[in-house]
Amino acid sequence: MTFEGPQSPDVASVAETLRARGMRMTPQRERVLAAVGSLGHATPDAVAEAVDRDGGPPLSLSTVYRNLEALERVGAVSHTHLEHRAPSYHLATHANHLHLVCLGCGAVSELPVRLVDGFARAVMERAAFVVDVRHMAVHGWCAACEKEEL
Amino acid sequence: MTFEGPQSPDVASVAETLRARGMRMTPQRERVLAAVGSLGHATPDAVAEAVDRDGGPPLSLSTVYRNLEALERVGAVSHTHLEHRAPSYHLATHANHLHLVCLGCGAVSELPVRLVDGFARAVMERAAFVVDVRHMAVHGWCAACEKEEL
DNA sequence: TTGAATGCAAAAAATTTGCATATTG
DNA sequence: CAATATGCAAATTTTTTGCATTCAA
Repeated sequence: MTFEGPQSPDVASVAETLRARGMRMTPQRERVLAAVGSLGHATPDAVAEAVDRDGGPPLSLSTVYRNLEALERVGAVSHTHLEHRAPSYHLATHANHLHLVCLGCGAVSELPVRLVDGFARAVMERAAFVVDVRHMAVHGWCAACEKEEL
Repeated sequence: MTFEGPQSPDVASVAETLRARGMRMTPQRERVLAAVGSLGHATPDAVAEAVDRDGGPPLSLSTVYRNLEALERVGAVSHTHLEHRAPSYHLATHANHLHLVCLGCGAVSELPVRLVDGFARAVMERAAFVVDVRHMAVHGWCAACEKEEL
């Protein structure tokens, strides 16, 4: 249940990383980044909606898609699959959390990543596979929904 | 790397479960079920393709979607998110495996679920949340791709 | 200045839905 | 027979692309 609300991205350092790769920081890109930060984790269209509500001029949907991709490419954001189809993006700096998604009510809660350390180590030893925890979504049932399922 | 190839679904028992719920077993449904079994895990359109290659008459795409949903509703199959967008279905009986998806080459390998037991227990204690292991996909990097990434 | 990014509109994909008809139990 | 499933075609929804134009560095 530990949902650590919105977070602000470190715009300056992301901008720097972008430039280091020959890419640029633009107002649109910054707004997308800020939206991802304030939403915590969100699908492309949720990001688009949030951006539309941030006061600035409307942003082309394709720009949202392209920016999420660009930001992920430079490691500023990453995604997981909290929902059935669309990917959910979150700030890379917000990734020290493990996402728990209830299949009953859809609620998303978070837990400290250290809970997977042991598991990640086992996978490493057993399969020489490095788990990307940022990308990990754990589905299941929260106490309330579990009870209803009976 | 333990990929336990295709599996055959227990048609009779699935049929029975369907009937118990007022649903029916149809040739189409059986073909979809068989395709999921032989593919191991597959997206709706991969299932559709497989069904088209099984010798029988072509199957309407909407029937594939509706059947995957129906089969999941009765617990015969379940899905995870191995790919970026589309869900991947697998037989429920094939779910004692944990899916490892390499973000580099896309390869999907499997591991015995018992590797997550400890983690699942920790989540249960810590968050009163029951992890649905069948639904768990672990993304990361296989040894080969990890090396290339440097 | 110049290549990256944007906006828009059009194209593709991926799903879903309505409805008449066929089938299962 | 009655109710569930199917097939098709049309409608949605979601994501991607092409291209002329704008803008960051």
